[in-house]
Amino acid sequence: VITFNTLINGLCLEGKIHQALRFFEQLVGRGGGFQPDIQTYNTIVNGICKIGETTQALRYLKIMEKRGCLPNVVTYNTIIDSLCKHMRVPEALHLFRKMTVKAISPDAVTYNSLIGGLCNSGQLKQAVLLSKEMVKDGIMPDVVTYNILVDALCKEGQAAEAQAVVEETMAQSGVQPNIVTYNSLIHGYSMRGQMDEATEVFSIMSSKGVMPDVFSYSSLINGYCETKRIDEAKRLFDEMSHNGILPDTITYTTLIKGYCQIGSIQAAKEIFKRMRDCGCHSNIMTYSTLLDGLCKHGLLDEAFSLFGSMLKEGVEAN
RNA sequence: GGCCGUCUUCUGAAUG
Repeated sequence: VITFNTLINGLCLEGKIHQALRFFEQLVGRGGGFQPDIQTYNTIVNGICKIGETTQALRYLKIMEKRGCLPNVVTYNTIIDSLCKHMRVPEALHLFRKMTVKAISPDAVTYNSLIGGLCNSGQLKQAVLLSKEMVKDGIMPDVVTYNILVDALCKEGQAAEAQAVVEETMAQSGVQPNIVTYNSLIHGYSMRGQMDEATEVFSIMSSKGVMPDVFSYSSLINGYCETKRIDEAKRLFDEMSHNGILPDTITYTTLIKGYCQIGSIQAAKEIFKRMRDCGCHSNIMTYSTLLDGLCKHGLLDEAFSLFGSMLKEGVEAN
């Protein structure tokens, strides 16, 4: 069973959900005689959710019951999270109540998904309320819970408040911030152009033994680009490689945009070239960033020629 | 008795 689960999950991870489903049906169908276990079903349900067919995933709850494999907390969590990610929070809350009725206790993952869903639909207040409910329910908020709330505050432009949550509330609860926590703060400050504060968080994390990663650097670089301090951005870009952290597609795209914004199209093109040389793939965002830069500076011929290479590379226009 | 292999939640980039 584990072998098959691993195979099915492998297909799902590669985005080959339909292939995974076919494989699954073959195994279960006549002749297959394979008895899927709860994890097999959960993997399938997750695959279905990831292609946006959450409604079909909901049907699987019934199918599983009929086949004598009762959905567990992971099954519910998977679907609840998918509903939340597709802005169907009311339905998620409904399913949340339903699982309790079926005597399946929600866990931290359940609450975290719902809290995240509320945050993403602009209901931060409700999200905080739910995190208090969670405590009443005997489940302590974990680092993910805090990360969701911290990130939501940051995205609302309240990075300082978010940092206070980290330094006060989290500290009091004995929950250690992790790299995601720090990265959210760095991003929060960077997006407001508060680069001193962002840099401060960057040093705090290092001093606590949480080493900055490609997310940390990309956010900082983005902040410096937005504030037109391209030299600082470039310095960090060089520094990260030195520290053994490879810039990825997003990092390159960020820097390309930075150069475009200050009118250094030539430099932007050089970074784009360097990116290829380093074997880093450009995607639609990279191309549209550079295309935008070229167009805004009247270099339409070059833009069209770049567009042509993009199609040739198999990157689809949107 | 312990450990290892399969499922769910959090962070970065483009145009308008």
